[in-house]
Amino acid sequence: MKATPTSSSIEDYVKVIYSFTEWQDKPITSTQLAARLGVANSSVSEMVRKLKDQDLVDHEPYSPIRLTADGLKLALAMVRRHRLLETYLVRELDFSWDEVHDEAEHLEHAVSETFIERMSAKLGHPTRDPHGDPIPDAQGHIVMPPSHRLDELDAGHRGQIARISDHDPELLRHLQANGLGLDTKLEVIGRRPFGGTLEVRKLPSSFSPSSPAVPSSPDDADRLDLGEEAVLSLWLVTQGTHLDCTVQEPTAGSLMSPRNGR
Amino acid sequence: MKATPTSSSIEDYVKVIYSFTEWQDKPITSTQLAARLGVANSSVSEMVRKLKDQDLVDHEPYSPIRLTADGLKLALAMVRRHRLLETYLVRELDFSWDEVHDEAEHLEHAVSETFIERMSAKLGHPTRDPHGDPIPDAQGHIVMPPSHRLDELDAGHRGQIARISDHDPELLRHLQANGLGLDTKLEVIGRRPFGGTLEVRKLPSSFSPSSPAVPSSPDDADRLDLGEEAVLSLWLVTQGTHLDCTVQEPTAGSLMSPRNGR
DNA sequence: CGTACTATTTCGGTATACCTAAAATTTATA
DNA sequence: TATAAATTTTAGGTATACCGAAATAGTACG
Repeated sequence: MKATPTSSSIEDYVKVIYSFTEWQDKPITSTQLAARLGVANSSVSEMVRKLKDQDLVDHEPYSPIRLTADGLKLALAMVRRHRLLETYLVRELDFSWDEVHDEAEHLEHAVSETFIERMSAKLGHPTRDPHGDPIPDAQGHIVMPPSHRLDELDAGHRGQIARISDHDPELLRHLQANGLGLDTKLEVIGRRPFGGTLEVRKLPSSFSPSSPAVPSSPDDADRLDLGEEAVLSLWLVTQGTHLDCTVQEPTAGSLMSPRNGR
Repeated sequence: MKATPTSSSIEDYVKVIYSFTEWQDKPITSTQLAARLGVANSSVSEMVRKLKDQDLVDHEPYSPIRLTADGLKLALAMVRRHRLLETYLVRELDFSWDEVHDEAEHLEHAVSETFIERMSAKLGHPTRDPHGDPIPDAQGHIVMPPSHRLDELDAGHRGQIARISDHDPELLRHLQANGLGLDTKLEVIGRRPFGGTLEVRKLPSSFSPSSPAVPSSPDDADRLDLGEEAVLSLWLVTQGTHLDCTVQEPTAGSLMSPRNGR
């Protein structure tokens, strides 16, 4: 089965299905999809049937939903749109970090391919957006930085913030107020038992992992406690490896394995 | 009756109703509306009923359709969006004159008020778009240049191109190829009987109406014949008066009289 | 001044994308 | 392993915005 009519709802469904597996690989369920889209479960069931008819997803009743190669291609095109738009809004129209998401959400369905490519050119073909998310190229190739979510790291680990989830503008403002942004260097000091908080220390941006001499400032105003939401929203690149890459090939028949390579 | 749900269809209807009376004052009929929107007459009848319920138009069955003050306010907001977007696409994203219309048509329904105002600021709050159409300000005030359509002018009239209808990208490219653009100075030489064509002469841009000495170059390569479509798509400002203004007040209870002031 | 013609509206119908409630299936637990 | 609980699907229904065909109102002219 195949058809062309790609509505903006279809674009949203496919994008959410993709996003779910971008940083972990369990496929999404109907209920999770419904929650993320803000629609009823029954709406998802119907829509998934339609997506299946158009060969955008694989789905057996009562099982999770996976993108086909075509679905992945469409999803990556939408993700490209979204992330380029966010980057553009921040760089060219003085939008702040926390304002761009909703605007991009609407624009991504309205702009032409021409618009997207002109915008990408104007920006110098950026490869990551203001939150650190990688931007697929026009062919749908995406390079995932080998980052780790803060809750996976133990005391002593050092790294640079590579990605900050953009779903909560509140949190973005909070982080910014505490001096945390993309590329900020951090060291994990320790985990507070339960409650999900983590103690970290900001490292001077001059600090380089190739000079592992610890610039331990004795008593430091750079210590911070991060709450659970923050811990789950921050990803670090832990190597000196600044952009170690994995190229995804969406045109291949097989699905990508989007998990980072270590 | 009043309600808030302003869909993108409603926005289109209201915008087309407004546009029809922007340069002449006969109100639009159902059939004309249907033709311009590319929908069936029956669709217009239904939709006009809805617009009336929302107090956006005045309409008696079998009569033409007029905007109410609320409708005019919405229309001017949409026109502002459209024209700012066109200006932005040309100035910031290297779109050409003839490409912008369709793109703006989609974007105008998707962008936020914030986006519009940031864009306007970035552009230095322009007052006319790339085709010469006036851009209403954020309060819905619009300044109509006192221009005349080329078909209303007689031999000997001179002026500057103030507006070029943007509905036919073909025509825009044709005019550009013949060196005609916004602010090009012209003199009407004569009318060819029937067939609608008009002979004009390009004047050097240095030519000023305050020095009415005719710089009559004897045999001129600057003569052009304009076909009917071109004649109906070009407006000239004929005075030295470069931006003589009329301010429309859409919040007033009465409808504006959008015809230029002579 | 009535009839033919045109413009406009009304009347069923369609497609998309939702919803709630009920039925079916899977999973978890006692 | 049977039954309760949770998940997922189906069934029936809503709103928007279209359509074509039929009915109705207005206009034009012989």
